[in-house]
Amino acid sequence: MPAEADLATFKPKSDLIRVLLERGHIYQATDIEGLDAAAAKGPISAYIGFDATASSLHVGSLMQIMTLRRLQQTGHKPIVLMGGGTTKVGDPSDKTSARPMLTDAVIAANIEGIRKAFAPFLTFGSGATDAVMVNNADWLDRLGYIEFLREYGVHFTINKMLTLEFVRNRLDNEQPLTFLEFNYMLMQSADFLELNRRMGCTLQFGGSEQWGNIVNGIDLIRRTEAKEAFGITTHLVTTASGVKMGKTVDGAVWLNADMRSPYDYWQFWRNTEDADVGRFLKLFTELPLSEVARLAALQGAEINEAKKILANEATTLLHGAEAAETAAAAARAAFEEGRLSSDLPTVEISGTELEAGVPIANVAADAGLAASRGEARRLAQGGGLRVNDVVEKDAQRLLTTADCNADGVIKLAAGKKKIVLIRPV
RNA sequence: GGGGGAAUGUCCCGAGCGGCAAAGGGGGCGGACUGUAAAUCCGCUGCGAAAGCUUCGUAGGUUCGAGUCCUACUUCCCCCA
Repeated sequence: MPAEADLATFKPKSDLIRVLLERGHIYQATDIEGLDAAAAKGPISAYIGFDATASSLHVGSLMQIMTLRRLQQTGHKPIVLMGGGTTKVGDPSDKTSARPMLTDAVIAANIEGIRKAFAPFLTFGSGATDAVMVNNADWLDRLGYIEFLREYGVHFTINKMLTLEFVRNRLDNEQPLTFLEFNYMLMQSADFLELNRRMGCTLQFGGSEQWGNIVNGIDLIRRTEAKEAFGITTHLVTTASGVKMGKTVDGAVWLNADMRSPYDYWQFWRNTEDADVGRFLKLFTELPLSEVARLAALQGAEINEAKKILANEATTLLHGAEAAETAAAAARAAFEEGRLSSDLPTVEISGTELEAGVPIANVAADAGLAASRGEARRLAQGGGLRVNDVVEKDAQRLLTTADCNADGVIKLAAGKKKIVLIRPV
C-alpha cells in the first residue's frame, strides 16, 4: 500500500495514473505499479459508490466526480454506483454514531436528483468508455440471508473486521455498533465483486475513509475469482483552515442548480482561502498545470485574479460557460463597480404591499438574508444591513416604493457579500 | 432478569442551590482591519414591533413558582446475572 511519499516518486506510464497524481487526487493506492500497467494496456472500468442520503450531491463529492471525469478523459470507463441498497443500511465508516434509515421512496427520489448532478461531468451511453449508472439495490435487495452468508460471509473473519478503524472507534468510545452497520463492509465488498463479474470492473475509488471497505472488496475478488483488483483513495478535501470543504452559510454547497444558484456557486469558489487556490485549481478545473502554477504563485491582492478564474472554471464545468459568465458579470458589477446588475439574485414582492409600506425586517427575512425577522433586526442593529448601500439600523422602518431606485428595484444587502434585489410586481 | 447512570437552548459540546430565556465553549452571522482571503479584535446568536409567547427526552403530579423535586413511560450507556 504505497502512501503519499512513495506515490510522489512513482513514474506512471498510463495517462490515468499520471493525471491523477499530477492533479493531486490520490491519497493511497493498492499496487500502483500493477494498476498503472493495466491502465496503460487498455481501457479499464472503475467505479465509485455514492450514498443516496440526499437529493443532490454537494461540493464534498466533487473530488469523486472529478476523479471519474478524468478517468473517462484518459480513455477508461466510469461506473457510478448508486447505493440504493446500501443506503438502507448506512455506511458507518466515518461516523461516530448510527445514522437514521431512509425509506425506499426517499432513496429513489434522491437517486434521481443525484443523476442530474452527474450529467455535466460525464458522458453517459453504451460505448466502451461511456459512463454508466447502476444501483446496487438491483442485486442486494433480492439477496437471501442464507445465500448472503454462504456467498460472502465465509470470506470474512471477525478477527479482521474487528481491526478496522471505525469498528475500534465505536468499541473504544463505547458507542453502539449495530450488527446491521457491521454488515455494511460485506455489502460494499459484494458490490465490487458484482461489478467485477458483470462489467469487468477492476478499480474502486473512494474517500480516504473508504480504505477498509475497498481493500475488503479487493480481497473478496481475489478469493472468489482469483483475479486482481485495485483500489485508490482520494484526499479528504479540507480548506487550509482545516474545515471539511463544502459547508458554508446556508449549509452544504449543493451542485443541483435548484438548490444552489450558479451565482452562489461562483461566489463559493470566489471566496476560497488564499492557501487553497493552487490545490483547488488542480483538483477542480482543467487548466494546464503550468497555468495553475502561475496563478497559485500570485501574491497579495493579485491572487484574487486566480480566485476569479477558479470560480469561472468550476462554474463552467457544472453550469456551463454562459452561466459562469453571467455570475462573474454580476459579481464584477456588484463588488468592483458598485453598480447593480439584474443578474443578482432577485426576490419579488407584491407592489401593492410595498405601496403601503413593509418593515425592512420582514422583507429581509422573506428574501432569505436572515433566518427570521428577529435575526434581521439584530443584523440591522449590528450595522450589517444596508438598503441601497446605506446602512439601516432600524429594521422596523417601512420600505416603500420611494425606496426603489431608477430601475425600480430595491437593493438589500446583509453584510458585504449577500445582496438581493427586491422587485415589486 | 437485577442494580446504577444519562437525555439541556431543534448545529454541536456543555454548566445549571426551586425564581431561568437558562453559565461557558465550539460553530455560525455581523462589524472593524484587509484583497469579496486568512489571522486578530468587537458585537449578535429561541419567536414576536411590543405586551408577551414557546424552550431543557415524553406524559402526569407537588408548588405561588420546576430544567431543577415526585411518579410513569421512551431511548441510550455501564455493572451484575
